[in-house]
Amino acid sequence: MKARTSKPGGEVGPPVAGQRSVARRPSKRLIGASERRAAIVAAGLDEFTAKGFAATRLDDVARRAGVAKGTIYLYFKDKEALFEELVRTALGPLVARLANPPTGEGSARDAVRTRAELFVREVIGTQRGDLLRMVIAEGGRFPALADFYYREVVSRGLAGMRKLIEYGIARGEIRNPEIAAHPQLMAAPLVMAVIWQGLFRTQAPLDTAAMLRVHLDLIFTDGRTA
Amino acid sequence: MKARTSKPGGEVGPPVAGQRSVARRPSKRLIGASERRAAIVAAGLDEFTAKGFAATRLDDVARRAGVAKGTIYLYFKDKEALFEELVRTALGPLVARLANPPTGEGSARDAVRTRAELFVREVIGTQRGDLLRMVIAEGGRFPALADFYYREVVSRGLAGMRKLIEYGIARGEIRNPEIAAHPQLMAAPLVMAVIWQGLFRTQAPLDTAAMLRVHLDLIFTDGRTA
Amino acid sequence: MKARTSKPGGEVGPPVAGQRSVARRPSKRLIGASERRAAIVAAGLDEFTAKGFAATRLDDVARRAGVAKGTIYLYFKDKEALFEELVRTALGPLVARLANPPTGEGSARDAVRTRAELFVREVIGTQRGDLLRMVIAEGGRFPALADFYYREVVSRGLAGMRKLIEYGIARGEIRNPEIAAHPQLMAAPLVMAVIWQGLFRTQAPLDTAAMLRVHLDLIFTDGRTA
Amino acid sequence: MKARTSKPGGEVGPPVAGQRSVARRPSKRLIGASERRAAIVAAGLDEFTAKGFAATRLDDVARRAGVAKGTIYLYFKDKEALFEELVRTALGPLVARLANPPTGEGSARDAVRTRAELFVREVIGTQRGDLLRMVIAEGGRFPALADFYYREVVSRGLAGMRKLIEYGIARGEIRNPEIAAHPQLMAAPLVMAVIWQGLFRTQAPLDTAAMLRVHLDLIFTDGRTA
DNA sequence: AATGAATGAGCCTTCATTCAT
DNA sequence: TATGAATGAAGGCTCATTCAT
Repeated sequence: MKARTSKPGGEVGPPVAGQRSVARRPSKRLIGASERRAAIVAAGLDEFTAKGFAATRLDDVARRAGVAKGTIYLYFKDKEALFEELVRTALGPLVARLANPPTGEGSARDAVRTRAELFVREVIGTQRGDLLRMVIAEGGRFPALADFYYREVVSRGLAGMRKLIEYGIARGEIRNPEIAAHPQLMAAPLVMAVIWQGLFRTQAPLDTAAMLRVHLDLIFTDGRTA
Repeated sequence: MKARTSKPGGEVGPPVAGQRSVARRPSKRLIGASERRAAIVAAGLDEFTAKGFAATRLDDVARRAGVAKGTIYLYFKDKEALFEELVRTALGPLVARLANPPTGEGSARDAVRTRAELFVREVIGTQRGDLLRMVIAEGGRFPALADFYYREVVSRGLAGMRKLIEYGIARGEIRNPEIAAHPQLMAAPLVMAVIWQGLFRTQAPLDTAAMLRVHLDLIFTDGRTA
Repeated sequence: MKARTSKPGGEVGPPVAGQRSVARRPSKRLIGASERRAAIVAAGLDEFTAKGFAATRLDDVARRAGVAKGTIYLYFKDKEALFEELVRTALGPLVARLANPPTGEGSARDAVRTRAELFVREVIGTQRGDLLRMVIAEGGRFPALADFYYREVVSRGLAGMRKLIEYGIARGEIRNPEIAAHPQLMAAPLVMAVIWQGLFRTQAPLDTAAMLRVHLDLIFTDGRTA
Repeated sequence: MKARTSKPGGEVGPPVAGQRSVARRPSKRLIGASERRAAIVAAGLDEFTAKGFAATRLDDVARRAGVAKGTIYLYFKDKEALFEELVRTALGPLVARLANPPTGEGSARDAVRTRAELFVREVIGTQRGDLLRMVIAEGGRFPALADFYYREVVSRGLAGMRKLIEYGIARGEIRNPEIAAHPQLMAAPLVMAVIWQGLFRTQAPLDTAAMLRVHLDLIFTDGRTA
């Protein structure tokens, strides 16, 4: 068992590649402070998801971001602050979209399916998925992070889900109304898929779409629209 | 975000009590090599689940196991080997029980329910749950571990689950036979529960039992037996 | 042993007040280069005496002086140059007063006593005392500073002292004329007092005035005038 | 002003030179734990007195002691603990000798002179003198150190001095009994000499012996014995 | 002249691993 | 087999100094 260290991927954030040319001052003031900050966050996302929190060296983050090590500390108090920011940045906007109020027209099933597909597209198998897996594991040791994550991501996501379920119940689409008390059941296959693809993609790739269709069939009375 | 470091719990593994007594040589040759090895694994389980892979110090593992630091290297090649062994030891036997062939008498729902309850009892909220969360996160970085985990734990667990589903289909208990192609759907709420209790227990404890009942109601036609 | 970092005092140097106001540009061109330089020196005095040479951060000096960090380098080659200048500025003028030629009228004892009292007032327990202690310790590692200090401060101070002693011998006030060869003996209790108050003020405050009276009594034949 | 960094001297502690030979395991267990500890303290004394507290690198201490950097941490909690220990070790035994009860026979002047000569021989111009100068300067920033130093060194030394003075008064040797209230006056020229030789040795060496003779003449009525 | 963002060398401390005993 | 002292590489963070603006 030898630890794998890097990974080609990197869907989130600007490429930032090309830094580290021989000329000592390649860009410097060509980019503003916020771009620089974004480059650090993007590099951090790459490194943290590839190596985990403890094994990530800020040296590598700096190199990947094309800045000096000390520069990181101009923008973030320490390694943990960078990690937190990164979770916020990478997952926050997505959750906002997932927690969108139900559109009001169309079926609840379609609304759920649309959101699930967004999740599949934007999270499963991407760095965001890796990050989510990181939070799952490290969260227990960083109560502040778990707190933040619950407040900003989970509770909002679940609230949105519950709204959708109630909407579906009102429309008579939901087979068993008791699920309204357990919106986690609606999300569970998505979490399962994130984990599966992160760990067992190579051993046994998961047909996420098919699985989700069956999942929706279990919950909704009529899948004609899917 | 300050890292939390220890945790009182510890349901899994042999007691290992008595270590750390004042007398420096508490037992020595009173215990054989395999007991010694077991003590190290048990201590490793405590430490790894409490602090994570990187933050665990072999010094602490040794102290907790009541052996010298160097002794660990007599039994394990390195830190990673100990971690692998520990996953094997802590989760292997459990999987064997979960993957038991269906008993042949009684309903499939009961069989699933029984196994789920075993999982809830033995994993969720215990060190095994913490370990499972660790594997979820670190697995991506330890391909050998992910491999092993897939072979020894996941594929066997899923095979058992599939058997149960087919048994249920044969008995006409299953609402939607398509679930046979996605046994992950059966397990997803359990995974979700492990994660939830590990991370958000304090913010919003989950009524696992209630959730599982609804879950079974979604899948099985008749819950009268539950 | 935890390092103490700041200290309220600050008798020496221009006020430098008003800096650190909320408005980012408090004065700028309202003050000339020499005022700016003086502000830096004054801030340096505060910081160096409070934290020592190595522990002083130029960042803090700059902030306290109300200038940008880079500005310091417009006036001083580096940290050491600032420290040297500061010693020159803070102790030079005082020495000039201490080394004043004997007034010609009045007793030698009174002249010594007057100068000692000046020293007590202006040095002991003040920032100048802290600075003197710094020089005592760091001097060995900064030969140029020790040189300067010897030339500008010590040799001149001792020469003045010797003059006073000879004046006293001529007037028959001195008990033992051999002290003329060792003017350091005259100053030794003052040095002792600076050190004592700097280190042991809290444990056992020193009655400097009483000690000095006895000291003079040992050297001068008649203390009636004191 | 360029900082001088090393210094050939080194009166205290075993030489410890010669370590770092090409062979990877030159001695190791040839020396015991306490010798190793002593070597670290001795190396620390060299380095701290040569460079000051902050500028001393534990890397250099380790190299000079012939051990690995990490080894220092087996014996001392951190840099400060090493420094404290070093002060204790280097100055403690000396103080014990200086604070010896007066012998009971012979003149007080002789007793003082003997102790002063011991101080001159063992402190002035040696590493112990450098260390003393360090304490003088850093003490203000390390209250715990100043505390320790006052308790272990200064108060004991002064108490011994006071005893001697009272012994001298009883024998009628002391010119001015008021000095009993200010034993610091007795020690002041010694402190002065330590500082002088540490800083101005090269500019103007001090004839310490001559100065001390005059000092004693000022205090004692009869110097015939000196 | 003045700024302050950026740099990167440097250092204390930790800890997995080794090995003489 | 067991020990635990010793090792030394590694990494987070600081801060004097530089330089584009």
